[in-house]
Amino acid sequence: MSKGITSRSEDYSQWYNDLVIKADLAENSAVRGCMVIKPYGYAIWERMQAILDKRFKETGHSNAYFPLFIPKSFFSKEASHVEGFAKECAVVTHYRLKDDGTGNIIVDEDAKLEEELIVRPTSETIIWNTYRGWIESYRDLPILVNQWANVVRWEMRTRLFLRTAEFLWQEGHTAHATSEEAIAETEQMINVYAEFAENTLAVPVIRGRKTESERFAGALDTYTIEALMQDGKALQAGTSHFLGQNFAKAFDVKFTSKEGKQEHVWATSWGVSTRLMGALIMAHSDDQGLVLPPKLAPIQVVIVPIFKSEEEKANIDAFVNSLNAELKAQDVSIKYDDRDTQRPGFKFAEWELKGVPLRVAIGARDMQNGTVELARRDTQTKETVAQEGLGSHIVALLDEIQDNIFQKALNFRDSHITEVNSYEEFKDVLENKGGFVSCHWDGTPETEKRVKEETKATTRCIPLDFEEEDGVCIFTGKPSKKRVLFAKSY
RNA sequence: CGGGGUGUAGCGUAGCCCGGUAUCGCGCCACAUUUGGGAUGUGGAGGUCGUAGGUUCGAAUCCUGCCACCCCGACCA
Repeated sequence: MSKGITSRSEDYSQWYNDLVIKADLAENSAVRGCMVIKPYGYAIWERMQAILDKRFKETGHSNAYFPLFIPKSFFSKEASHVEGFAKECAVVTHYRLKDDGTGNIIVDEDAKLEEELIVRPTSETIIWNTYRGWIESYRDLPILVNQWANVVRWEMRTRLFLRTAEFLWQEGHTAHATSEEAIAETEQMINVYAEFAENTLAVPVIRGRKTESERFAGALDTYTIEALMQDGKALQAGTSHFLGQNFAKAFDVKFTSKEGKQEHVWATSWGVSTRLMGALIMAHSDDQGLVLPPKLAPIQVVIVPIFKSEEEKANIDAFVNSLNAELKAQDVSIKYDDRDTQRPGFKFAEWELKGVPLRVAIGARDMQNGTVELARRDTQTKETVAQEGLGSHIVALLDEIQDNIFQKALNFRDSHITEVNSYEEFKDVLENKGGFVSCHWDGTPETEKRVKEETKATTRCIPLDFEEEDGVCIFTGKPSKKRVLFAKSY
């Protein structure tokens, strides 16, 4: 059994890998750096998809799908973009295999592609190439499209959920007539992400803007939500980019304005990925396994019967059926674990490992007393409550659990944002406490680079809610107008 | 891609230095007894040691290549 993060913070990754495997969420596949997401893990991703997708639709977006393969030449069109991705792409060069005569399957050299295809690391290029044909007039704008897809980035170093070679995500790509509108879209979507992270995942996040050196390749401005994991490292959980007219210019996407002028379109892109599952796991899990917030949990309530005879079982079944009906009517998802192949204690431990928020145990004794045993995953506490009114009690309790999980993570996060005014303090906090460090910085990439080399910490963001204040850069002593957050990150 | 480490049954491991076809635990199967926190007993099945070569009478063990994973670095959602 894994020991948990508090006792093994230095060995966090191993613990994390143990946990996700033991909680049956995912495993490494036979393909380098890729993962198999197992059914229970995928169910969690599906919940994320469903909730996010609903928000995208509510904010006026539609889903579409673009090709997996992107002609290599598309990458030559936006210089800074290719610079950011060229190093880590999978490239398709041939389209046929053949038998070499001895039973070995080899690549048929005669089937070489004239132009290589890139497996998308992100879809800006192929989408903007397509948008050129969709946009002629201001009447065609805005285009508000999202894509659910997989992408591939040939990372040198991979990590389950956090940085796999292939990952699942959604990428929104919008086109607008004005800069203002595009910026508003960028901000709207980072807020959608932040609300999702906090309200659904119960992971508190800091909304902010990336510094120039941390920006997305090809973006003019990158908004981010930054979460804090229990080991004191920060995790970028979602980004929303204002792309200006860079892609419109690169792919020649123009429209005729109301005034009859030809203008380049303004763009945004935004995305979250299966990395969110990593954030979820690392933000809430404890030594007993996963802790899922009720709003996200594929199974919110598990019911475990405890019985010796068939009569007792039938008795419990009848009660569970009525409880089931009551809870389903209130959109509570329930699992009645009446397997007779496992004992109750085993089931308790297993569902705890999987993070099910609430467990109801009912035995013959309960049936006599008109009670059940309720166990909360988040606090690990148990109480015996009356069967009467159980449905509404559970609904209320699920809300309470959701709040509690968030509050716990928020307290941890807030107690790990440390304001410092000297480089000595800065290093001390990073080394001994972890978390975010708020300090003045002269705004130059050179200083960021130096700090990273010396401390491994990078700027995570300039929080949107930070006020301007006069100060001096703690590294160079140059004047600064605003604080920024540094942290070690994944 | 550079440095370090690992790869033995579904999982976790011993054996490797000092070559002689593999240890233990969990899990799995059968039966019995059990069932309010990961049951117990008895019996049983399952591996040829990541992979391809080499050395040797003989390789899990020694040597080389390759692959994968983990850690550190560079890179990144």
